[in-house]
Amino acid sequence: MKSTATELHGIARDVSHPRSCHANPSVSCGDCRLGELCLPIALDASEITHLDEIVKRGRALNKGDYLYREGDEFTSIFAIRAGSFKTFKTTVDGQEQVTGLYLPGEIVGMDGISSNRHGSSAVALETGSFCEIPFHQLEELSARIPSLQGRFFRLMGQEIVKDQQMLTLVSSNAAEERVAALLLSISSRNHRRKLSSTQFRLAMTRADIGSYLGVTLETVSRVFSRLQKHNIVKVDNKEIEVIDMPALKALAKVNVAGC
Amino acid sequence: MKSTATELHGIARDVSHPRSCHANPSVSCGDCRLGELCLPIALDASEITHLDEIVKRGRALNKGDYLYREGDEFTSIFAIRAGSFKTFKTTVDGQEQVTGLYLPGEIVGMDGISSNRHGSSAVALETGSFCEIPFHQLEELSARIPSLQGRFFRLMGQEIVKDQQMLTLVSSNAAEERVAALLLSISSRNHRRKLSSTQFRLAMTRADIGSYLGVTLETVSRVFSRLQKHNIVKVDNKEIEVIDMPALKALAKVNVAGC
DNA sequence: CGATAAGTTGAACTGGCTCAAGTCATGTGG
DNA sequence: CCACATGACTTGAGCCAGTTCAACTTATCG
Repeated sequence: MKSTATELHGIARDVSHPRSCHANPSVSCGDCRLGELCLPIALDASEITHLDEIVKRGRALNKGDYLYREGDEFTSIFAIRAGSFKTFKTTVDGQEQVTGLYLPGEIVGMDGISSNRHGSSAVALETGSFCEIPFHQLEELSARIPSLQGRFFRLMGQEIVKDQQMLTLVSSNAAEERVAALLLSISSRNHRRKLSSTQFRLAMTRADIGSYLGVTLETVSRVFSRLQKHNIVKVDNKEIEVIDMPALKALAKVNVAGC
Repeated sequence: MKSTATELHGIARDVSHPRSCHANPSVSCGDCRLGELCLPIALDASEITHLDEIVKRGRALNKGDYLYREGDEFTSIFAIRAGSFKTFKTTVDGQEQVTGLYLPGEIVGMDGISSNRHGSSAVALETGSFCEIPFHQLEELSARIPSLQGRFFRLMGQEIVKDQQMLTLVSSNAAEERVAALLLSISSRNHRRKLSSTQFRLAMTRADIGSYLGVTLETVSRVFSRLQKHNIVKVDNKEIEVIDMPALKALAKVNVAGC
């Protein structure tokens, strides 16, 4: 099995069908343990082989490295394999406006599909890796594999739902609720990928979080302090630990269920 | 030509190839004058015929009629033929949160694709009509007609871009900028469908606008009054007339280009 | 025509912003 | 490997855009 050769710190959870670490650049879609979150869901083995043939496994990225920049020609979408990424636009007055946070197994870059240009930039928030999927080839393959077409329609639909939830959050809730909802969102997304839903590292800066949530960085900081004082979360710089999940959910009000 | 029989107030702009009024329920996709905005773009005549076969032309709707309700099973997407529609979610505390405004030629209901349930409700803001496109059949047809698949990918991508623009607007701009951006958005969308870009009726109530933009209805009202006082727009209840387009664009700051 | 919903305007209040002054973390060069 | 510089974060104080509450006018529709 080729994937074991360059394996760094993979966890072979099942010897009969080893699934390698998401940081391993040579792992194929069929063996990637993010498969059940990523594009391959609902595909059978032979279909995954076809998908595998068009996926380009990208090199490792460092904090600050770009996946693409606003205005770049759109050619591919990207599946996050490891690390986290933010997307942002630069406003007319030169400010960064954060538009998304992407975790392993999620797909970035769909904002370029309609216009053939990326509408935002995507940058690594920490060391990470990704798979590049040339969109044109994905379209061709989708036309031949109905379940892949369906999967991609659903993936785009999910992005729409996620954006609308974010819009609802930002246009109707107070600062505390927004922060609580963000933490819950990350918590449930981590849960889906079998990571801790109560302890995680939020790689965004306070300024990023503020921009994303439509508040200032000072307000983010104050909210974190307040949540900590009330024993709802423990905040140590970027390390977050949720202490009182029910209280956090009550604060957020919204249902941040799946996504 | 069947479409002339029940024509109500259609404008036959070209006798050799009459394109009927969008309010006419019996018009086929090939003859609909919204064709160049709607799903059929990029399809040839025979492909449009196939599309036509799955499209169900809905009855006329009155103000307040629902296209679908939040939580309903998702089976179709809807193309707006005439009138305008809003989408909204009901929050835990029973408030309506407006998530979208849809004009003729635009597609509503894509938020149900990922989960098979509509994530919001869609309601007519005035008398209108629509085409219903069963999603399952659209998927099947898309797998057979690559250009339709491509068109639908792009349409969904557009919805993603639109939602992200809205998010950016609401999370970073002042009340005045948000209202200005909304007016510009409607203006440019009207322009695309060959309607006046300076005079139009905004069918939403002040409360709807406020909810959509994340401000109170009083603030919306005050902003309208202020814009009127500065001779940027003329506001007569729901009738809006843009007097000073450059000033409005300067106020909005953002580029609301196509959408 | 009268009832009810929609819209306007005013006045007081407040959550989050701005500005400011500091502490703490991170990483680079000597 | 430490020192120091730079960026990230925290906390405080005052201020203001937008909210809330309220009273009123104007539309809409059975």
